[in-house]
Amino acid sequence: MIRRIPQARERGIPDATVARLPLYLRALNGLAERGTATVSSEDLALAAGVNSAKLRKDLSHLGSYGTRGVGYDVQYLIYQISRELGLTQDWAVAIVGVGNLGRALANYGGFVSRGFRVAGLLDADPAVVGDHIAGLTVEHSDGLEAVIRKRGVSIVVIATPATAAQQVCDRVIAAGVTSILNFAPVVLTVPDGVDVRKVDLSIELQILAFHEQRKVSGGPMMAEDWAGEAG
Amino acid sequence: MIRRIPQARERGIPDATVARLPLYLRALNGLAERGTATVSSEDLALAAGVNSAKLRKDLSHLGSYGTRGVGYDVQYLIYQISRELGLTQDWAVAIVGVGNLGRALANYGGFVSRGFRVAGLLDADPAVVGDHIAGLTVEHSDGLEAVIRKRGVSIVVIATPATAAQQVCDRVIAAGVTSILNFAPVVLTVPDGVDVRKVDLSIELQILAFHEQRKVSGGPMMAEDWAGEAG
DNA sequence: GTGCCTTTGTGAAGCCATGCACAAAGTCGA
DNA sequence: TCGACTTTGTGCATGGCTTCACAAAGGCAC
Repeated sequence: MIRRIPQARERGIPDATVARLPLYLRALNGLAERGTATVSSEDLALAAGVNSAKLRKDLSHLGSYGTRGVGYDVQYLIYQISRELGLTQDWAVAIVGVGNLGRALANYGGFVSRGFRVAGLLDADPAVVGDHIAGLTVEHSDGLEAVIRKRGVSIVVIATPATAAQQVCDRVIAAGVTSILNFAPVVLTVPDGVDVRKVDLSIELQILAFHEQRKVSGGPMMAEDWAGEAG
Repeated sequence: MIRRIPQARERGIPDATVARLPLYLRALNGLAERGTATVSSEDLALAAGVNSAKLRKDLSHLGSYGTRGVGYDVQYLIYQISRELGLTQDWAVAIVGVGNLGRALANYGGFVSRGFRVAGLLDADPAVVGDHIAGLTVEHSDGLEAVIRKRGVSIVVIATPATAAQQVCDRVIAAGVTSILNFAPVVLTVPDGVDVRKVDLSIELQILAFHEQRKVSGGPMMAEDWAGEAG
């Protein structure tokens, strides 16, 4: 019901590969800034923090953009990955929910530099409406549908409280949006064809806590102390 | 070099399962708030947005906590998952970098409610030091090591600009921290035994853009237009 | 031109995760 | 106490992802 993305494999690019392309892109941009003209899969893999064989296989899904014996042309590869990810076009993004997180996102430079343009900031709280953030004026979320339609918004970021998220989600889908990035800690229910990705800050922290617990407590003597407690 | 977490499988809990446990926990808390006493794997899976067979297999890695013919006791399962994730203890977290994102994280309720306590806010910018956020006073990052040691910080959140992240990372590791949550858009290099998880807001957006592009542009006539361009 | 050297692109193998389908196990009503 | 019903826990098969290892391919020196 969520995360049904069979489109990714239509031309044979695995989801796992797509998820890493932004990583490569970032590493390549870093190399380009330092004036590097070409890079080997080994070096690029190191910069991106992945295995070099995996990198080569990932890139091979896009085409044969490398030169044997030399490596990859940095600028050319940047262009190819950008185009594959659809970053050569301009995406209008609306952010719904202008709390702390929404503000952080509106000011986040990583969006603008990657072809994303914040085209609207919306909130249901009258106390927030009218605020000026990152060059935009916060509008009331009553006008959500109008903003989406008039400004060609195709991606919506939900940064509302959990209770409001599903309602906002339903409205933006009704307005024609099919790509949603959800920061609210709820499972959104969406129809087929709508793509939802979620970021939950506390989940990552909980995963860290799991591993941290394993480290400090050694390992044994932990699986047994539940016995006889309630079961 | 990054993400080497073999500990997860030491007692046989797959990483994929660990990553979903917080999801189940959240769904269970929702059920508990509504007064539900027991829940079947089918219903819980629905609430968590996963397949019910997967849910059962995941839970089976923790033990046999269900009752056949009935389901799972909500409160008991909450306790077991919490304990498995290490959330029954109190984790002191320090947030380094108090920009927009750092502020958002400091105010994020999802941390406190899950056994995480923000024990320190640090920033290198004198203009920010002294600010009061979420009941804490921002301290200068010169005192990073002291804060970590004195307050028993075991998890550090890096929300600094990309350029400062690796330096902060090195310092907290030197101070004994082995769990890091990184929001800066860089690949952190860490020694073995240190666990880094990263959240990159723009990566998720780029993945969305990829799928969105596929939807609108149809599909054909996109793989060929690079030919003869530079290769 | 020729041969060596570097690096890509990919076949193949192994591993992990997913999901089906069902036996085992426990509840509940009579 | 018994039988029918519900739901868990899991063996198994399938598919995708990762990694190794190497042949193919191209540059570069001479």
